[in-house]
Amino acid sequence: MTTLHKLKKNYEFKKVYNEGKYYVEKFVVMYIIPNDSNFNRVGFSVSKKVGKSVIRNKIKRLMKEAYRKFADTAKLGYDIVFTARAGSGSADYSMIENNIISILKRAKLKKSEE
RNA sequence: UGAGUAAGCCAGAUGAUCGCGUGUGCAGUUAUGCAUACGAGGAAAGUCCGGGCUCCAUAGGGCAGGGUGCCGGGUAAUACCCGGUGGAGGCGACUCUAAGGCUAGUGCAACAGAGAUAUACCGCCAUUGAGAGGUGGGAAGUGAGAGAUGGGAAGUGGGACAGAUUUAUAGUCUCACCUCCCACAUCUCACAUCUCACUUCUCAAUCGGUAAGGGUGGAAAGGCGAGGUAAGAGCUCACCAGCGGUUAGGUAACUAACCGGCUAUGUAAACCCCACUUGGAGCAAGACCAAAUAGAGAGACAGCCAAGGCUUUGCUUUGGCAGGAACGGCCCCUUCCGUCUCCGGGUAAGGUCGCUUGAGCUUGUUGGUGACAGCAAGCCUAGAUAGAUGAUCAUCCAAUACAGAACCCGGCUUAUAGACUUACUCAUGAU
Repeated sequence: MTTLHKLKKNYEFKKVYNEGKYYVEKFVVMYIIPNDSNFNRVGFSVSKKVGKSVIRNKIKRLMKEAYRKFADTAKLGYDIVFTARAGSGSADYSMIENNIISILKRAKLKKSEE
């Protein structure tokens, strides 16, 4: 089990947003950019359009849980930001998980795809 | 049993697997690993009040401005809470109440209405004038009628007288009665005229009276009844409301009784008055670490007075004035300071602290109607910083609402599925 490295600073987020590729699903958008390291750094962002603070916390936890389940099988060396889209407040865990899985497949981040 | 009132309580539970944050212990050079304990709310929300804490001066004075506003108490403090008073609502349990002062002054009061803080439109009344009618009196007139009285005439009867004379008749005078005529005081009736008084109606006038009635309005100088008055009116009186005073009760708000002059529109979440109260900014506060309350640098300017020093046409030090800053509406006070411009580091992209032991929680006890306070014992109960509580499965359950700590407390307000407890009220039924 690898430790989950997090994106923390505002400029790191901005760099990923401005310079990275992005993949869109119904509830989740993933921005991704390579970093020069042997581990992945992940950030999660939920805007106020999604809902009140309880809803935002819930969605962030669900996204984190879904990513965590597949972190072991992911390629390394990227900075990734997952953003919840407006309307995702009504989604449950299985919906979020399906979105994350499909995004990871499209981005060819899973080791098994190689 | 139903309907309600008030207060309080809970906010899915248990287990398994994977995962997160912090503290502690152990291991390790560090990164970290392992074990273990703890890990969102009744509102964590809104940020509406009040405080602690930090910096600005140890937070000072006055004015302005703001806040509060029945009384007493509680508290660190409050706009909160408790107890009471007045008012409003409810059959009741009980609930609501921004509830100081319009009898300090000023302002405002649309529309309607004659008039809005004093007004006379209608109405009522008085006076004056004009007109019409009625009643009564008076004056003179015309007509009719009655008629005291006076005069005259005739008739009847009585008496007296004189004369004639046979007697009688006749005569004269007088009295009574009756009839008629004339004059006329007077009275009655009718008619028309004039005049006076009273009264009714109409019209007009009065810088007239009135505020009972009408109408307008949220409000028209108390309500209602009786007396009173030209008509009316607190003009007088009884009762009621209101105001003021006295006495009694109460810490007080206020209540009760008595007395008094008689009457006062509403609005202060209008200005204002009164009483009390109030400095500002906020944990992105603030402190520390590394250049670290930023200043190493460049340029320009540096007022007046006094004293001193030196390298004495000058430079410099100290003090005062002036000026500036802290200071944020103004003035004062206090403290500090050569001034201005340019450049530049830093300015939510570093780290540590502040950061959770606190007006703390639980239990007991004492005081108090209560809010609360005192005492004793026990307990430590999130502290993150892209920001920790999630996922899956199983069982129970009728079902899970509103909702996520960010310096910390005390309140208020707002949101909230459902479940429960206690006390009380009303209605119905049974006993």
